[in-house]
Parts: sequence; C-alpha cells; structure tokens
Amino acid sequence: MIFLISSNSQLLGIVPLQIRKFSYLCSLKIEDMITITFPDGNTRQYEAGVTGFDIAKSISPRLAAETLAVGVNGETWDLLRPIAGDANIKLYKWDDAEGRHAFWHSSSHLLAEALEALYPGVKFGIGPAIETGFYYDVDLGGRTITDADLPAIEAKMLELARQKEVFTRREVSKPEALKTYTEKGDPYKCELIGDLQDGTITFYTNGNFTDLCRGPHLPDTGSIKAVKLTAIAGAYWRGNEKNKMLTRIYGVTFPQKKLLDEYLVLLEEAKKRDHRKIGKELELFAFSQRVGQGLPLWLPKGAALRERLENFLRRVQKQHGYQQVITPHIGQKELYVTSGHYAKYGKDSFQPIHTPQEGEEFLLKPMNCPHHCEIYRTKPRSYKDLPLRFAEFGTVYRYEQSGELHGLTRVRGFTQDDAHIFCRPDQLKEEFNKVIDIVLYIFHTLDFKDFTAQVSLRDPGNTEKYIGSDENWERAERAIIESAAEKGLQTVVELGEAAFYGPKLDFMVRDALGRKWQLGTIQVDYNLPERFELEYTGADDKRHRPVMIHRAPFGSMERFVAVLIEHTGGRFPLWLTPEQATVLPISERFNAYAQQVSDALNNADIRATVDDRNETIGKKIRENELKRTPYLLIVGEKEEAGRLVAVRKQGEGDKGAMTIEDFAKFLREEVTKELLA
RNA sequence: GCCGAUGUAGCUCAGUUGGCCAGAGCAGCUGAUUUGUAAUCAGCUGGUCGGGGGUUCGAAUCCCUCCAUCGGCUCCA
Repeated sequence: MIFLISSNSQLLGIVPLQIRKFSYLCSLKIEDMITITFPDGNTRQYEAGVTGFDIAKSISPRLAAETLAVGVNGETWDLLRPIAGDANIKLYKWDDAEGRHAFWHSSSHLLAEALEALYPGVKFGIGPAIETGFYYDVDLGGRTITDADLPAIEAKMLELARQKEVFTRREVSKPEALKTYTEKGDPYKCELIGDLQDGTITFYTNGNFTDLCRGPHLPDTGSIKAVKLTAIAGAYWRGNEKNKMLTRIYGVTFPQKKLLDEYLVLLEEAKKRDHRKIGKELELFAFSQRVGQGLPLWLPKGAALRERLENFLRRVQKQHGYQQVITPHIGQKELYVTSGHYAKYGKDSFQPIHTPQEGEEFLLKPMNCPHHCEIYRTKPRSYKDLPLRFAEFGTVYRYEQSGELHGLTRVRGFTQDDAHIFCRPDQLKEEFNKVIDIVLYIFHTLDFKDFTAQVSLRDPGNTEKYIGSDENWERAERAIIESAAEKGLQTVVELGEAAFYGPKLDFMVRDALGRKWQLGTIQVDYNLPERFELEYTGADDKRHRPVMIHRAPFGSMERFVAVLIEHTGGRFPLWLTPEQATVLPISERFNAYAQQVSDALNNADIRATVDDRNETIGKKIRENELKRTPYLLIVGEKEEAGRLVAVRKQGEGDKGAMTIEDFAKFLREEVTKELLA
C-alpha cells in the first residue's frame, strides 16, 4: 500500500561509455552479429558482446539514462554485462521491481563500503535488497551503533555515491574466494562461500569495497541521490536463533531526492492508519498492564463492531450448513496430550492449572479442535451424517513470546472464528472449495482486494517437525493444491509454513506499513481424526475415518479487526461502524428535537445518538468528524419546523437537508448496497 | 526469548550541563455563552516523572534491576 510507484521517475547522470565498458573487456571475444528481441517482439541486430546499456543507448540517450538493469532471457543482468548470443531482453527502469531491486542491492553495497570506511574491521553477513529498500547484517565486533550514528553513515554513503564508483563484476574460483575472506578475517562470508558451487562465484567491487555477490548491480553509484537509513535491529546470523546476533541496518535509497521526500510523507500517512493509534482514538480496544501483556480489552464500541462482524459470519455459516457449538475455555491436560499439541507446545504454553485434587491438571485451551473432536465423538456417526460442520467463536490462549506481541495482531488471548468440518474423503474437495468461497465472499464484502493466497506446505527437508504419515501428508497437500487451482486462486507456495499436523491455505493481507499478516486459514488434517479415533459407519457397514478441515475465515477477531482498521483508516463500512449517525443540535434549544430524530432513526434500526453537549456547532462537527462518524445530522430551527435533518457526510461536508424518513431510507439503502456489493 | 530504542497528567508533548513548590495544549469539572457546517471564553481539578534499589547535600535528569511499549530477529497450534 505504501510503495512508491512514481510515474515520472527519471534517472540521472550518464557515465562515459568507455569507462563503463572497461570492466568487461578482458574476457570478451567479439565474433559476429547477434539478434536481440524486445518484449514487443521487435528485433534488432547488434555486435556480440553488446551490453544492455549499449542497447538502451541505441534507442535513446534518455532511455539509457533511466535504465537500471537488463533482463536477459529471463535473468536480471548488470547493464554493463556483455551479451554474447541471441537474447530476449527487457530494459528495467525504476518503475520495474527488477530495476529497483538492482538499485537497492547496489545501495546495500554502498552502505557496506561506508561502514567499512567508518568502522574499520567490521565483518559482513548478507546485504540484500528487500521489497522496499535494503539492509546489511554486520558484526561490529563489540561496538554498537545507535540512531544517532546513522546521519554520519548516510553522509558517507552520499559522499561515496557522488564519486560514481563503477560496480565491477569478476568471476572467481572457490579457493580464491575463500582465500580472500580468510585473509580478510570474515567468517560469515567464508561460511557462505562454503555452501556455493565452484564456478558460480562472483565478486563485485565498488570503490574500496569488494563483496561476494551474485549481482546484478547498477553500472555505478552515481545514480543514488538520496539515502535514508531507516532502522537498526538485531538479526540472527542465517536466521537461526542459536547463532550469533548481528546488527542489521535497514535503509532505502532513491534516484531523486523528491522520491525520498514522497516516501517519507507516505510513511507518515501510513503511521496515521496504525490500528493501535486509531483503536485508542476511537475507543475500540485497550490494554492494561495489570490485566497482562497481550490481553486485549474490547471497549464498548470495539465490542459492538466485533459483535456485528461475528453475526455477519454466523449468518453466512448458517447458510452454508454450519452448526454453532460452545466449548469451555479449559480442558484436561490429557486432551492436548492426545491431540499432540502438548508434546509440541506444552513447554512454551501457559502452564497447567492445578486444582485441590492432587495430580489434576487443566490447560487454558490454545485451540478448539480437540474439543470439537470430542463433540464428534458424542455419538456414533453415519456416512449419511457427513459432512458435519461445527463452528464456534472460540477464545484461546497462547503464550506468545513477549517480543512478538503487537497491538491486536499478535496477542495472547484471542477469539478464533473457528470451525471444524468432518467429512468423508470423497467430500473433501467440495468442502474445501466451499470454504474458499466463504473466505472470498468475506474478503469481497469487506473490500479486501490486496491479499495473497499462500499454500503452506511442510518442509520436505525437516519432516520430523510434523506428525502423521507421509501418505496422509501427500494426500492433504494434493487436496489443497488442487482446490486452490480449481478456484482459480493465484497462489504462492511456501515450504515449511504448514501446521505441524497438516498443510494450510492461508490468506495473507498487509497492514498499513506493508507487513504481512495471516488472516483466513484453511487446513486439511488426516491426523487428528486418527489420534482421536474418530469414525463413521459407511454404506458398506464398515468403520471409516473422517477427514477434518480446520478453518477460520477471519483468522481471529482481533487480527481481523486490526487489519480492517488499517485498511479503512477507521472509516468502517456503514453496516459495521459502531455509530452510523450523530444528531447535532445547533443549540440546547433543539436538544428535544434532536432526541426525537435519534429515536425515530433507532426505531428504524439505525444506530444514531445525539451530541447534546453545550458546545458550539463548529466544535461538535469537528469532533464528530474526527471520530469518523459517517453521517452528522445538524438540526436547528429550520429543521425542526420542517421535520428535516441537514445531512453532512464524513469527509465530504454538507449534503443538504432531507426529511427524517428520507434519510432513514437512504441510509438503509446504503447499507444494503454495501452488503450486496 | 534475542538486539536496539522509548516510558513525564486520561491524550499529545516541553522540561536546559542533576539545583527554587514539575510545565503546556486538549480532555474532565464549575460558571458564562445559546451558538448554522472542522476548535467560544474564564476559573478550577488532575502527576508515587513506568515500579524497585543505588550514587549524591540534592535525581524526571546519573547507575543497577524489573515491568511495559516501539522497530526488527526468532517463533506463530
């Protein structure tokens, strides 16, 4: 949501061609002409060894100036890397992700060079481009840097950038690469090289800094005109918490100062949509140190909003044949031993609750599935009974690591819009598809367009993390992949993201700052039915095992509301918003009429209140606008005389007067439109 | 849990190199005002400066420790 796509981004100074070509000349043998095919299908002839830069320049100098990298037969290359044979090429500019990627990747090398200049002896981990910007992981050898040090590093980067340092690519052998970093005393790079194949290793040099790197890079640093180092953080070497923690410096760079300014403004705007800020302002939820970390308190308005969301889903689920159930907040430890959750998470959970009875132990329920399995077991089931769909807004408690807690998106007590579908194997795909329909319907109704469907499979190299047979896993994974394909979902596959008992289809949505959160989730599970020995009698009069689908379209009420707040900036759809209209009397003389208006609207099922404070109309308008109340109804002498309300729409201003009845009708129509959209 | 930063009134923030009873705006209360489309005026109330310990003649300010929050990492049934 916050990514800069600038239509008029243009790039800067051209470095003399002779210099740029120089670094590649050594290994090159010019033979004859090659054919270059452009994305539109046009072709041109060039001398073998031509570079992306040459090609861009042959089209127009301006294009050459704006081009950052070149796609060669689907691979992104340095602009100055010679192309030896016929190729399909695409020139990447700032507006292309590949172009920005090369830009930011080069920027990370510039950061590294600046760090090496300012902190001699610094050791380097990895320094990739990321979605917006780049980072470099470094080992400062006991030194620490703080935010106060960043401006000096930024200044150094800009100083080096201005020198238009050329990025020089060089292929090196593995022994040579190892020798280089052994001499330099950089254990991290040595470890990385150890994992690489000889013959694929390249070094890139800019100025005094040489890095192990696959590339691609910009021709030179001169195009980096604006630098902002955004954060310092700790990061485990190679992402493993058993390893040493390195210092990670995040930054973002731009080819123009103006783009950086725009980015910073955008960031500020995004922060205003932070659900933690809006949740406080609109009095939706709160936290209390006394109650405990990560345990949200839903305030009246937030509770009203959430309840409306729950009712909406209840209705949808009822139409889809779900039955509501209710189960307790605790269960005997044995229940979770049976499910396998205790072995997997017991140590890291809220610890068992003890009772006066020696040896008796209960756990706060961390998930609802075991309870629902027990509901399944309450009586013998026939194949004719299936599928059974048990739904519950089930509140669960998980002892999340303290550093992980985050507003309403990651908490320790939360309510899942959970349901478990028990079906025959032959019903699995249809049931799975129906769940996808529900998720898509909900996302559509709430106008969530920007989501990713993620197929979360197990890590094939690490199968001991999971329970159940390979056969069951393969069946479950196949079912998910096929369903997603049948529903025409654009999916990304993530290995190692499965739950320990089964693979998932997760619906990922971004928050205001672009962080990804899992909302809806659908999971296929052959394992819990085995552990709980769930059975049904088939048409053959034999015992069979049902398949289970775990699913939660919202994910949790907490996280869903958080993301909804950030998507809407607190301007909720009319059907959901806690207060649809507020009547504002011009002065206390019209309080009685205002109350009549409010009562009439409430009788018509419209959520309206009166702001009868003794304040000026200007102030009441301002404050109720800031509360994002969708409609303000101003009433004074004229309105009372004509049984009218003067309608003001949030963010849009005065819409003129209408009768109370017309307003009620209008508002109901608006709500209907939203829900039928 | 790990790395780093932050914590002053209900909210947003000031508090100079440690030094007079810790300040402002908004909110709240009281009064005046009776308002026509984004802040009416005046007065008053409100703070163990996150908790605890220490250094000092003296601590919001320096040190230790715990708690919470923020940005990442790791984790996410």
